[in-house]
Amino acid sequence: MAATKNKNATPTKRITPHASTPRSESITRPLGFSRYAAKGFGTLYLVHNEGGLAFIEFDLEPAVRLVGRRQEIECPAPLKAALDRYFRGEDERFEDVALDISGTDFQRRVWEELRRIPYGEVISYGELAERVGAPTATRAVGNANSKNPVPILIPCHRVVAVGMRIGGYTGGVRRKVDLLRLEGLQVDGDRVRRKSPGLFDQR
DNA sequence: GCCATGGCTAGTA
DNA sequence: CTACTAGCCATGG
Repeated sequence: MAATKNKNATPTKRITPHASTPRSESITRPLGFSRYAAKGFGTLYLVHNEGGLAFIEFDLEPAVRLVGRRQEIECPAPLKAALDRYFRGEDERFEDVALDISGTDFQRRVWEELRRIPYGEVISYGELAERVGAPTATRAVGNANSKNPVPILIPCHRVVAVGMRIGGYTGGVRRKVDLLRLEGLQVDGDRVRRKSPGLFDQR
């Protein structure tokens, strides 16, 4: 982009170029990072701030960018215990884990709503859009999901495309499938099946 | 049923 | 304004 050639006769002070997305949750000081060996899912990389957990990454590559020069620390015991319960297949909601995440208002609304989806259940992107009060924003909702800084704790894997198709996942669809199976759902091909309430599921 | 394509949509960098 | 999306719907083969 060539420099704009405004020979500034009037020193116009620009007020916030395009800062229409205030981050209301501020990131606090870095604490360090930790590794968590998740049974069946490899190593999770956790990034901790003073305010709480800031990021989770499945893969080393993206984690390296976030970890930077942080020192490795022990995963806080309560978080480790909660993850242990989750990967054991228990209904763990991570309600007592402090998060230090930031996002736009829209993203935070979406993430809040994600946490209300019960363990072992799925909803569609369309349904999620309705729940955040933006029924036609299905695609934007998927976009916000993709920016979820703490997968698993904020269960974006519980959102599927229309017709129970598996949809996307930043950590790879394979992991989304595995997470849903861990929670007791069945997945054949790219179709997810809700837990059948009775012996013979209708529908 | 499957797959591809195009229009539409809303949020973000 | 442009160019991206983890979407959805209708259409056509």
